[in-house]
Amino acid sequence: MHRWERKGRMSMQTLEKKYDPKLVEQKWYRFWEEHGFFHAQIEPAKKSYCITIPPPNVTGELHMGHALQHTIHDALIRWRRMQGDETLCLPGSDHAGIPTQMKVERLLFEEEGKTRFDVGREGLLERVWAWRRKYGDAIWTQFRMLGCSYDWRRERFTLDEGYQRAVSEAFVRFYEKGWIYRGKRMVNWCTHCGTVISDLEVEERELSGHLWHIRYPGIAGGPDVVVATTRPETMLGDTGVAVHPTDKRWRHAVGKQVMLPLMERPIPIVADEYADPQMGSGAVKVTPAHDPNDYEVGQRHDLQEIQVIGFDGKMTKAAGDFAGMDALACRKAVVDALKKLGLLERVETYTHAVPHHDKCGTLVEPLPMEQWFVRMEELAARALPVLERGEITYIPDRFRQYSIEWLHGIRDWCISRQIWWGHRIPVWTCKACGALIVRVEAPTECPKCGGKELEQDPDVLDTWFSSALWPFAALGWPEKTPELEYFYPTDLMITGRDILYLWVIRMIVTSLEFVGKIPFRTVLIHPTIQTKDGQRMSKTLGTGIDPLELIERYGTDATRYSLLMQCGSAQDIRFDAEVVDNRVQSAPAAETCRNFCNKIWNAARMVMMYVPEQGEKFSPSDGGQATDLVDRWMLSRLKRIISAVNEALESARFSDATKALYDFFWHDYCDWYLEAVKPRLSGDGEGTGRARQTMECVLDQTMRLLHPFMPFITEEVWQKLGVDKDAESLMIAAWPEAKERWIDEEAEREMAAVQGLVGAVRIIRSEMRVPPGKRVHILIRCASEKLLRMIEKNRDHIVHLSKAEKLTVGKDLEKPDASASAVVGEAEIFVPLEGIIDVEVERARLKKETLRIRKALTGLEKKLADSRFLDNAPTEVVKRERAKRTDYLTSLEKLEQSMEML
RNA sequence: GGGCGAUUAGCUCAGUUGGUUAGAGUGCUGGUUUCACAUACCAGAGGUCACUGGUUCAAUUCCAGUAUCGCCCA
Repeated sequence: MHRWERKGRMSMQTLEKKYDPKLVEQKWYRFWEEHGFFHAQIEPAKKSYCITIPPPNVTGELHMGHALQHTIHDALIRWRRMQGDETLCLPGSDHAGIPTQMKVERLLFEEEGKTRFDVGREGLLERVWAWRRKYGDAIWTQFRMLGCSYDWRRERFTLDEGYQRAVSEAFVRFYEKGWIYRGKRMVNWCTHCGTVISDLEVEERELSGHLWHIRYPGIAGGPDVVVATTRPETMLGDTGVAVHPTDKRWRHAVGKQVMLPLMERPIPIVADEYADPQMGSGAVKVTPAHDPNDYEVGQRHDLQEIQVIGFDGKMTKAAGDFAGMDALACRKAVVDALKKLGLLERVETYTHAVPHHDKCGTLVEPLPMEQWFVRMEELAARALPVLERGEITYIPDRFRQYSIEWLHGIRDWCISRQIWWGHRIPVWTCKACGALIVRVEAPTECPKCGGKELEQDPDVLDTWFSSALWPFAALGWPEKTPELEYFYPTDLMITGRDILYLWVIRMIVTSLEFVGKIPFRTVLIHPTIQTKDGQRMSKTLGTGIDPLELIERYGTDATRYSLLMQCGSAQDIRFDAEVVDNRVQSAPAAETCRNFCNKIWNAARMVMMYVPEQGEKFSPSDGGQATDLVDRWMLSRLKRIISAVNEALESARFSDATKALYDFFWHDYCDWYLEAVKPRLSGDGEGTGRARQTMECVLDQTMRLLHPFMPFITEEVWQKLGVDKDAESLMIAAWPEAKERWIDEEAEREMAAVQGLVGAVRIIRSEMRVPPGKRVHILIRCASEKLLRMIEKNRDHIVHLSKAEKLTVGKDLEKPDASASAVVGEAEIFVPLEGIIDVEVERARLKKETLRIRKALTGLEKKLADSRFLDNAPTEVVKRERAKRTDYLTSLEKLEQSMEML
């Protein structure tokens, strides 16, 4: 009977005044994991939702890009899970061949003074595995701190036994189709890493250098030729000079020879369209062994390839006197030598793009070599229509366009690497007969001659070759696993734009080939995080932020929320924080969200103070029965926020979702609703019960809505609230439903009017320096019966929210002496302030308001006097403008009256 | 050289089919220790919507060009 008599379940002592994330985060993460909430089952009756996360590499540490990317992953997966989908978010890592081997080799040298050749292949691999066992899991601990609800029981690694088999299988199938071949091509060689790399791992850097113009003397009466180069050392390997076939200046020179200086080698002048008549003399030196374009020219004219720079970056024997020199030192030597001979015509400063290895920053040397390649023509042809038809949704769509363009210009993919850490190429050569054997399982004898001496190709595959299989190989391919059956195609791939070509397209291509399906339905390209000034976030520059530092300082929830709040439609996020030497000095963005957490915490404290644990619970579907304006309004707002969050998440607009929730909770719920409801909370009447129930219901629903973004505080509050014991955890509780009938436009209109009136009184109080504790008399004069009834009905709310002692309402009220006034729509507000009012301040206030309206009115009148506006604008617009004019005029009239009466 | 993104308050950003007195957070100013919260509450100041043209009755919004910053491709 007296169900509200009991005080709330919480006394102020039991819930701390400030929210401390450290006390709850680890606790709940352990709880979730121990209860197996992250683990996906295969339940064909339910809709599946699957993400295979982009595998971070094993050398990785959490950076801001990861923090954003995985906050997004987790938010979406938690949202879908609460919606009732069977969700699988599968974590894993890739072996990152080159960087990992580099790291371990460096350690080996530092600790033992040895190179990889000293310890041998087996020795090195042992050390890499040991290193991985020691450090490889660091990033997972960090992901757990971030709150990621990933299915750790299904974690994969690209060098797992099963995954290795998938990679070999893919290689063999491609090979058998004739799409993998070994051939000599111009490739990118990294002299530091000692391996070839693919085009995509080459980063062009603009460097200022020089352009040297060199004279090659003619032979047998032929003309001298002046060529220009940015790399004079390569001239030692020149085997020709090219001119454009239509270039009149050189027409008679074609077929003649020049003498290559320093090497004293006669080389031919050939006609080739590659030469640009506009550039310099129109003649260009040809070094087939050291430049991709020259290589093509050389092929066309059957020019010799002379490699003068070796795989170690030093000049080869073919460089004659310069052999053994470092390439850069050689450049200087060659220039000096040419100068002495008087063959250096001139030198210009010149800015040009120079290829570097993106992993180690070393200059990349283009060299013709035997390597393994994947033929891309057929694969691209298959993927193109899929992209063009939009079978995979890209967010934003422009990345689909880029992918299409890239596929149109695609070149064969060099997949062999001269390192040891990775998937060894499954190709064996028979020593007896020389046959090539390409097998998933290591063969024991040659199928052709029965020879037992087989030698496996020493190279390993590009890491991206194995990563390209990720979505399906991680689910068990080539086995026909239930996981593959149930979860494939996956739903979403979230990644940064840096690996769009490197990885995303390759996954599509391989999936279409091996599974016959697209790998994922949607690709989401998230923004890149930059510093506050739009610079690259980089540890070496000292501009990096360690996300763990943010988590330590502000809590995981605040860190996640601040990332999402800044995650809008632009392609970059300038993360709002001051950073010096990689240390965060201040991070207003995260601080705002920490304050938000505290706000949530305190709102929850208030609710729990007033709402007993056992009591009649309010189902959100009861909303239709609410009678009090603020209850009706609150439920209507709740319905709108649910829809807004759903819509925003459907289209991956994270800042919209988080900002809307922030405003809703802070302003609608805390500032207005909880304030308005305070007077009703004590007592045991119907109104009290309704208020308590509504307050609790909205808190519960909001915790659900916020949970994908801030999992920890919402779980803590929700558990303490204990409203829905159907679920053991908020993370598997039901996602709020937005019932149409909760929308109550009348309540929203009325509430807006109440807020307007209260706001006007607050302005008066503030400007007139009325002490905040002082109650005032408020008079409202208005001609509209309807408005009068509305005010009368909500008298208590207005009195409470504007701190009035008395509210007088009427049609023909007289403005009291010494009162401040304001105009709000149809209503006039008077606040008698005998002894407080400063007439000059009040006059200035009214004057300012008058001027503001006059200004707006002037523009409006001009518009309404213009026949072109009246003729062309839609009638609704004209009507609206006319109505505005009337409003302005009445407001002005009222304001002027008030001023006169002062 | 080609393509793309950005340019709105001191700072970080919203602004959804052209019509608002251009918004939020943070910072700044004034007031408040009121029984959820000073990590709070109430109020205030602050903008030639990068620039130049064009389309339109009307442009922050559409079009073209310019400038600056960033990204991608060659």
